[in-house]
Amino acid sequence: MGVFVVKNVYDALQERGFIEQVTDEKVRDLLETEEVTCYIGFDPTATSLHVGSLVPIMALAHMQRHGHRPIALIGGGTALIGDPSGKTEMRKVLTREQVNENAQFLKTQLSRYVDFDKGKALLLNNADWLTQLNYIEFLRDIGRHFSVNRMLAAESYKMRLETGLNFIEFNYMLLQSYDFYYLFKHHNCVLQMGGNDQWGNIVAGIDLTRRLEGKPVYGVTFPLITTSIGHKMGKTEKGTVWLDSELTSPYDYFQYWMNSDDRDLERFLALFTFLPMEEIMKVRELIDAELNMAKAVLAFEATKITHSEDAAASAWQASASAFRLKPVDTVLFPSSSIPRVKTEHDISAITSIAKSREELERGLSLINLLSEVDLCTSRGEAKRLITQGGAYVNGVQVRSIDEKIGLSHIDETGEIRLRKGKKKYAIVRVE
RNA sequence: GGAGGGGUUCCCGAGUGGUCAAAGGGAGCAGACUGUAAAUCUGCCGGCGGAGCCUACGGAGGUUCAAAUCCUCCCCCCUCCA
Repeated sequence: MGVFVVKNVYDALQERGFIEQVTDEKVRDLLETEEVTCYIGFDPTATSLHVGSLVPIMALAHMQRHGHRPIALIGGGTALIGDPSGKTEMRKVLTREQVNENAQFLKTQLSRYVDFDKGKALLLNNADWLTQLNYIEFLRDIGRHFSVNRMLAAESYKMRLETGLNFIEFNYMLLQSYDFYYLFKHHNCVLQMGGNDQWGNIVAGIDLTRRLEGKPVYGVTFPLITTSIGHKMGKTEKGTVWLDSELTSPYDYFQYWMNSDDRDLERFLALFTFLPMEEIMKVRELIDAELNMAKAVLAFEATKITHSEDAAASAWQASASAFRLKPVDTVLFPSSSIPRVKTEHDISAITSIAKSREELERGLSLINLLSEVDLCTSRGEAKRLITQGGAYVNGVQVRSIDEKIGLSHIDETGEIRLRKGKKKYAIVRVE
């Protein structure tokens, strides 16, 4: 991780595709000449962040690597309101307890990407100041600076103006603006970043700070990343791809990136790894199956950052074994620490389930096993899968609904490999 | 507060007493083709010992042999009026 970097962060971020809009071009100079404190807010709406939050997280990491001081702001206070920006419906309101609990989880999670040691970065929770506000004072001091006319014209409210927006949500912008002002005042934070849907909120915060303090602060937004096919990032059949290894295993996380669309490869490598751009740009020259090597690098590096080098390595080994992947050529991505050799047969990172000898002796229904290992969500789905020819045991297609799995299925490695379709595996171990 | 419109399966969206587990589209899954990609074509797409049950059309009751469809009350959303 200790890569030596000299480039201006702004250029680095721009080159890697992080920048969508900037409020003022002066930001670049500022980042060139000063050590800047910047912030990004994260909503504690769940116990874990997911792939969709990776762009802002990586942006903070880049800022820190370039010598600036990032603030990760947990929206413990604002989460009690719900940001309507760019959304179609109101979000369910969380209780204070839930928000606090989630905030705790996010703290530890963010520490994986940003070093909060010795004030090199700050982790704050806006509940600390927002919940202390006095309504009347807030209206007099802060509310007066907001023009409802202008707010109504904001692009971020447009959708909600069609379907309905209630007052609590309409206030969100004021609170986020106040956050920026507060962070400027107390931590000299002069730059707020966020997804492009945050543009309106960021600009409002800049205005507020200027009115209140007469000082300029700035904003940068990131593009909202979708896959080439137009989907939001981080959704699979199993649901959300979480950053927490308890919720999404490192192997599944690896596979998520491994299955990226060809057209997303270069963009994703730039956004979600720290590999140098010179190496990343070389993927353009790759064709056909060669691209899978680059996908392995993307998957490996992304898994390494979110989980660990070890977790990434064993995910790679498992994937390489299961799919008979060739190791990544040494001339490709020399900066990547992806293993360049394949170990014999290591699929330990794949989801597995243990069964006793006795159970196997009696024979287990394949249908039950498939749903038990989460390859199928119900027995009905398992039946369908088998009927349609998508179920395999040790690589052999099984056509019978009544198939029983027993001791005879155990292979030389002492395991039984279940497979759904072409690329989803689960292992049954004997204990 | 008044008038009108609306809440349907993951999403959008038909359906206005039985033939509705609910049209159509999207998403998703599987098969073929491939490179663990995309595109395309085909099939599937509530649950359950699988045929017979169960759970589903905002919520609670009611009418009926039978309701997503009719009645009553309630909740929520939208539009216009105040």
